[in-house]
Amino acid sequence: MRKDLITDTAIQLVAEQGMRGLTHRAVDRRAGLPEGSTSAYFRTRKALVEGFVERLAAQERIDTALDPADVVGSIARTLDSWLVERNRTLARYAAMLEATHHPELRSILVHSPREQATALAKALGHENPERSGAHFTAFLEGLLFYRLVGGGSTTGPAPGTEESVADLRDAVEKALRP
Amino acid sequence: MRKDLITDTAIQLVAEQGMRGLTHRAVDRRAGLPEGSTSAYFRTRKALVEGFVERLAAQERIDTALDPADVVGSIARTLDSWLVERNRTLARYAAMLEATHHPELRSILVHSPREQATALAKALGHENPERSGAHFTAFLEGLLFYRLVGGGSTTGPAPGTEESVADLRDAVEKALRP
DNA sequence: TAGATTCCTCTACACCTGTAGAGGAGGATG
DNA sequence: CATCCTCCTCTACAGGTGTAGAGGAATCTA
Repeated sequence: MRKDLITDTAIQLVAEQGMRGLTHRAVDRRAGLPEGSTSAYFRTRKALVEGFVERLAAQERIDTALDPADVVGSIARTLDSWLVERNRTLARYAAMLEATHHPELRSILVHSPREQATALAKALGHENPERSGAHFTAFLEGLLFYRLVGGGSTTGPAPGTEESVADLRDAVEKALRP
Repeated sequence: MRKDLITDTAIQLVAEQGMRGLTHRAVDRRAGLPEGSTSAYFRTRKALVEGFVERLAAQERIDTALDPADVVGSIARTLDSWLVERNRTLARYAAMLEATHHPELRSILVHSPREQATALAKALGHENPERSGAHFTAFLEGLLFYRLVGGGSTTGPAPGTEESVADLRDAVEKALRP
């Protein structure tokens, strides 16, 4: 479907050049479409941004399974897969920053496994599951950000390797201790 | 100094409208300067971006003291102050994302208290201070991001309040446990 | 005081961007 | 077959943007 090609290309562009690189014509060129195509599907830039954010959310909704037998391991692997899907995750950060001044985007981006985290904290016997869940979520968010764009992007183990998963597993395990 | 006025205004603009809002003329207008001023000081856009990132780094270099009698507390207070300085911190995130595709910026943005964190982990008797330090840094980064632009921006306690500092203190304390 | 230097303002211009609408190709429907 | 509708391409245009240079005002130097 042409619309998906356009939004996928938009995600790519945003990841590589930031929001500033996202223009109707840039998408056309990058996707090899005739000039005007993107503008026909998304008449305004706002629509284009919302379109690409929606696509992002749809793509992420897929991987949310969690193996109860190895909670720590499956979280670590999920995180690592997000590091591997570098562009998608970078685009998501750009979108979140954008949501700061365009609140409509926030509703699309929810994605937050907050309740999951709270439930997890409760199951593990934390005394204040609400708070522990929030902190845990924050920690995951931070781990991701740190490894992808922060200091860890130059020093950490390469995403997709066993070493990377082990490092993440270690961190997650520690964060889940009551 | 005119240059500082320009870069400060640039920081403000980036925080409020994202990188896309940062143009020579927008800075002129916002700062009440005659058209062309910003362009005279920073001939290219690249120069303007580097200028504002440098200013950002200079402003942050100030607050790095750390009271050894109350490590947790001073970290928590520092974090909270970054939440209060919302615009500056938002601009920093925008800059970090930008550094992803403009490596020159990374060297300006170092700021990383990584060594500090490692030393701290060592002092607290963590078995692998390198790794613990990195995780701790990641955790702080995440706490900040989560509270400022992530899920916690809508649900967390208001920055600048005692409640906010207490929440952060709790999180930091937990993160520092061996 | 005369000249040099620095700092600033103004203006120009090629190019990019957002947005809109006219119209064509081709399939579906009657 | 004629008609309609959908999907697509092309073109237009009013701004905005990056970048450069000419020239003036103010300050410094001798």
